[in-house]
Amino acid sequence: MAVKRNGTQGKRSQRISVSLQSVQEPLSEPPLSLERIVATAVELLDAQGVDGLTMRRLADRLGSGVMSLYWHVDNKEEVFDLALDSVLEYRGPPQMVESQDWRGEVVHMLDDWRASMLRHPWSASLLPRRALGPNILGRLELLSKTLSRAGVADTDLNVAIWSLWNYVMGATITRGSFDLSDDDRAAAQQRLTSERYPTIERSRLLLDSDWDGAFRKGLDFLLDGLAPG
Amino acid sequence: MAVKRNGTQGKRSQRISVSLQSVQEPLSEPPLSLERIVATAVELLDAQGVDGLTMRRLADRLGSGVMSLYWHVDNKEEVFDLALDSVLEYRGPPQMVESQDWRGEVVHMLDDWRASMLRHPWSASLLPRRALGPNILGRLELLSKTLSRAGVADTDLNVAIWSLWNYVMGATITRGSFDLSDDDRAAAQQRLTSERYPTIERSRLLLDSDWDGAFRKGLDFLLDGLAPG
DNA sequence: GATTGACTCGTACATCGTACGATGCGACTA
DNA sequence: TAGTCGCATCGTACGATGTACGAGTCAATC
Repeated sequence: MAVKRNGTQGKRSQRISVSLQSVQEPLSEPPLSLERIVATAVELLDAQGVDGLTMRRLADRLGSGVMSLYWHVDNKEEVFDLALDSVLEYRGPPQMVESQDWRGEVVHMLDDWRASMLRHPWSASLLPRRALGPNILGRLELLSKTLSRAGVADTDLNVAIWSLWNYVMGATITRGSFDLSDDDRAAAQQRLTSERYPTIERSRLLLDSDWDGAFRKGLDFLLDGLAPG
Repeated sequence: MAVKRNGTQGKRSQRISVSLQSVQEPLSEPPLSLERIVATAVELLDAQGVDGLTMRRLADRLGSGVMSLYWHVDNKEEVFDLALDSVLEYRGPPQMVESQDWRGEVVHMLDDWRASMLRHPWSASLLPRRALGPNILGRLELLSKTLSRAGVADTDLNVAIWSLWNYVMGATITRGSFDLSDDDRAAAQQRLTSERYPTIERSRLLLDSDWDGAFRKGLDFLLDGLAPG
C-alpha cells in the first residue's frame, strides 16, 4: 500500500560518531531502524504485556518522536507481526548433519517452540489473530521435511503436521493462560471451591500439574500414532 | 471491588407493557439486563470481530446510554469474559444415561467444543488472554470425570486431560487463524511462492487440508495412547 | 411527603492510533 | 556555489475509545 519504506531501510551508514559534539542532551540515541524498533517492542511486550505496548511508549524508549516510527512501519499491527515472528526464530538442532534421529529432531524443534513462546507470554495471545510469519512457516516447513524424510506417506503428512502443530499450540496457550498473576490464580481457586468441580479439585489439575511432563508424554503418544517405527 | 451490582440484577419485573403509550420514539427497548448485554455482545462480536466491539456500539444496539452498561458490568473486560463463556456452554451428549461408551462421550464433547469456537471465530483469539470461565471448567470437569470412569489411573489423569485439551485448543485456534479474509489468504500464498517452502507447497498444507479429518485422526491417536482398551 | 435504593445517562477527560505537512540533511547535478 | 531530490524525523491535530463522576428518574417503603 504505502510506497514509503524502501529497500535500504535501516541500513543507513551506522553514523560513525567519532567527531565532535559527543555531548548532547539525551545522550544521542543511535538512528532508528526496523531492527531496533522490533527489539524494543519485544522488550516492552515482555515488560508490560500486550496492552503495555503503545506507539508512544515505544517511541519514548527509542528516544524518537512517535511519528518517526511510521516511516519504518505501516502501522501498529505490523509491529505486532514483526515482534511475534522475531521471537519464533529457530536455529535448528545442535548438530547440523542430517541425522537419522528424526524423532529427536522433531521433539527438539517443538520443545524449543514451546519454550520460546513461554519465554514471551504475550506471544500466545497474539498468535491466534495474526497471520503466519516466515519463521512460523519455516518451522512448518522443517517439520514437514523431517516427517517426510522419516517415511511418513504423503497421504498422511498433513494429518501428522496439523496434529503436532495443534498439540504444541494448545499446550503453549494453555500454559500461558495459567501464568497469570497470583490474583487471578486466587480467583480461579475461589471459583473452584464455591462452585463444585470435585474431580478437578481432587486431581489438583489446575494447581500442580506437571506441565512439562504432560507435554512430553502427550507428544510421545501422538508421535507413536502418527509415524512408523 | 465495586459494590454496585446486586443479586437481583436483570431480574427486574419484565415490565408488563400492556397499558397505554404503546407508541414511543425509538420503539421502547426492553430494560437492560446482563443477559441482554451478553447476547448483544456476542452478536456484535460475530458480526464485527474483536475490534468491532466497543462500549458505544454495544450501547447503541441495546438502545441505551453508554454508561448504563457500567451498572451491570464492571468494565469491558468483563463483557469479553461473559461473552466468551456464554458461547462455550455444553449441554451434554444426546442420551443422558451413563453409557459405557466413554470414548464416544469424550469425542462428542470435544467435537462440540471445537464446533462452538469455530462458529464464533473471535473466541479463539480471546481465549488465550482470559481466565477460565465456569463453562470451560465444567467441560474440564466432565472430561476428567469421564476419563476417570473409563479407568484412567489417577496418576495419568492430568496428563490425559491436558493432552486432549491442548490438542483441541490448538486445533481450534489454528483453524481460526486460517479463516481469514481472502486477501490474507492471497498474501499467504504470495509469501509461499516468493520465499521458498517447497514441502509445504507440494503438500498444499495451507490450502486444502482436510481439517476435520485431520482433527479426528489426531484425536484418535491421542486417545489410543492415553486410555486403555 | 420524605427517604431510599435500583437503575439510567450526559458530560468530561486522558489516552490511543495515525493523517498531514513542515523540517533537516546528505548526495547528487548544473 | 546554488538548486534539487530522496531519505528520515517529528509536532500538531483529529477522531475514537474506556470509563470516572455526578445528576437524574422512578418505584417501593416508611
